[in-house]
Amino acid sequence: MAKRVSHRDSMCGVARPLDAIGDWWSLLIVRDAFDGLRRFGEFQKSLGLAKNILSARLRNLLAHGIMETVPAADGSPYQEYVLTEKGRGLFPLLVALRQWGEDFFFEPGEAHVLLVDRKNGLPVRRLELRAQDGRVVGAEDTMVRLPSA
Amino acid sequence: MAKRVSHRDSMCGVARPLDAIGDWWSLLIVRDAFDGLRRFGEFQKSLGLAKNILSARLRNLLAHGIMETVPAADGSPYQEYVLTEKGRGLFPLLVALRQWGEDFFFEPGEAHVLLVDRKNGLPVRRLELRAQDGRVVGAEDTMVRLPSA
DNA sequence: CACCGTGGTTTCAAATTGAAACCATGCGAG
DNA sequence: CTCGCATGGTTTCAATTTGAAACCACGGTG
Repeated sequence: MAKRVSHRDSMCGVARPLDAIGDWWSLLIVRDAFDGLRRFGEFQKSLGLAKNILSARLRNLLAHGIMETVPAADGSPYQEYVLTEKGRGLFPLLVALRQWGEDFFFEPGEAHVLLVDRKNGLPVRRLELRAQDGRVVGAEDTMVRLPSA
Repeated sequence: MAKRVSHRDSMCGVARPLDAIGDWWSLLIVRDAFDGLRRFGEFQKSLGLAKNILSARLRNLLAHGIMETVPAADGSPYQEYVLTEKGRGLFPLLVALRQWGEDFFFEPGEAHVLLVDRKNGLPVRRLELRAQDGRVVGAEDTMVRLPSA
């Protein structure tokens, strides 16, 4: 699972997280976890994937500290899978993915779920990247740089 | 490539884009494209992946309208691969991924590249999701809802 | 005790991946 | 013209991964 290494020795800041998530199934599991799913069976029913695959993905998410098992919530003798701090850190990424999907994968007028503010039910704003001075910046306004100083 | 369908008939707003990107290699290609790479050989050298795989991924990105080929920039008789509008729409996602990586995949003090403002070289801010009223909201402050009205 | 729900692991065929060899095309030099 | 070579792929084939289905374990419950 951890093989893809850019030809330059250490993996860059984008490749390293990608390697940790593993594959798209993992991200869908994380999304379901944000939606409150916790049990093996819940994930399996929601995603409709084979149990062995789900098992492997959960193992990988545990190994990378993205999820963790907690002993039980109700009395049942099973464990539950919940997001760690690191896992919850994926929220902006999921939002970015969802907003990209809204922009380019639905016909105008086609119904799709919205991410809304719990407080008042209004849709959230779009993610915007801002510079230190508050300007909204796009890809063409930025570059990557070594830490330098 | 387009097989993963959540057991409910139509793919949700997260799964559909995931399916389009295909796999992590595709996202790394897109990142390199943001960095200005355009030629088959440039991508191959940068990513160090097999040529057949790169070929397949580029085909997939073209098929999904994330990249397109343009006849040539310099005089060379080859084509170049550039991001479409849809492809450029992935910028926030890449930023989210990079920031997550910065947060959880580097030892404090470990050197890593920074995304900086071209204008003044200062690092960009963190992505923040805001509600209509401007409050910064996290996962626990939001929910998904059908379009309803 | 038999039986069921939950949460997995094992088995095995099919699909995908990836390294390496091969092919095609358009130059530029001799 | 022809040779060599750089670029941009495709083909081939072994190895890995995927995924469906069968199986297993274990704790209640009747």
